[in-house]
Amino acid sequence: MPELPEVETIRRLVERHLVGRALETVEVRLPKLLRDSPFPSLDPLLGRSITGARRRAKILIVDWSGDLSLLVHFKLSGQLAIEHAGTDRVVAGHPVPDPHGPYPHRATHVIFGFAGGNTVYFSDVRQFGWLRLMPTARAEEVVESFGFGPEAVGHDSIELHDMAARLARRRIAIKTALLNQQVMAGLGNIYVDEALHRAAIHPGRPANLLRPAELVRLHAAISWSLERGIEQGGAKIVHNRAYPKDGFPQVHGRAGEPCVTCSAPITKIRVGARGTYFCHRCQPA
DNA sequence: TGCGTTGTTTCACC
DNA sequence: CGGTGAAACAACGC
Repeated sequence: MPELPEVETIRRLVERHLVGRALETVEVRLPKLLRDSPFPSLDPLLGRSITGARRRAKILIVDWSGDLSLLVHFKLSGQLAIEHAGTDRVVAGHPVPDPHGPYPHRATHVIFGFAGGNTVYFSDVRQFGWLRLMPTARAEEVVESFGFGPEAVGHDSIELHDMAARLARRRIAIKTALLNQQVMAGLGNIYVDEALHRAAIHPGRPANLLRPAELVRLHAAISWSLERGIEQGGAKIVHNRAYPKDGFPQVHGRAGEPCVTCSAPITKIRVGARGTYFCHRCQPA
């Protein structure tokens, strides 16, 4: 579930709470999460400090002293919790395990202990996420090798004409095109639905057939939905239902609930084998 | 208990 | 080579 806004929220937490902290202990309870990691263990981080946290697409890049970088992908259900002195806790990413419940949880797979009393818990119910440790120079190459398109939001995000050009050569459903990280980077199933609803575009429309006015609306709607998500610290979807009951996300996870624009009930369909929510009145085929 | 779940990769094919 | 569409995969909850 973590898409760009959730990963960006985690990045900001790492930046705010952990930069300059030295790592004293690390426990990897589920080593398979390090699959494909150039360094097969996180022990090389012991004694080193976090120098910064970056993000590219949905990948978190944590930079450490000694020119090491830890790449983290949260996939469907990754979550990071940062606790200070066993009391104050900030949590971002997937809403399970319960941010207010006890840690470590049985889905907690990595525990970092920092000087100064910070404990960090990486949890992942589905275990689809991964961590990869490598020299920073190699991290740049690895991130590059993913071939991500421009960022979907932010100061250097994709420009309208670039987005239009990239969509013009795809005949697939606009939703499917926007989920492709090589077209643009950061959108996932939740924010795509939000952006298309905001732009009043049916998710199944062929990407190359959008009219200029629709492209303008879509470009603005993508930034809007991702910014709303970041503002809110991420989206909360539990058992296919959106929370809070009235709020953002406005369509994803709200089958049967009234459209915020026209009050017609939100419909759930499948587009490219993905659960897709939209308003049949605001987003005509 | 088999299906749904999502981000991503892989594959055959045009 | 690049776009397409389908299938596969990760593992768990319901």
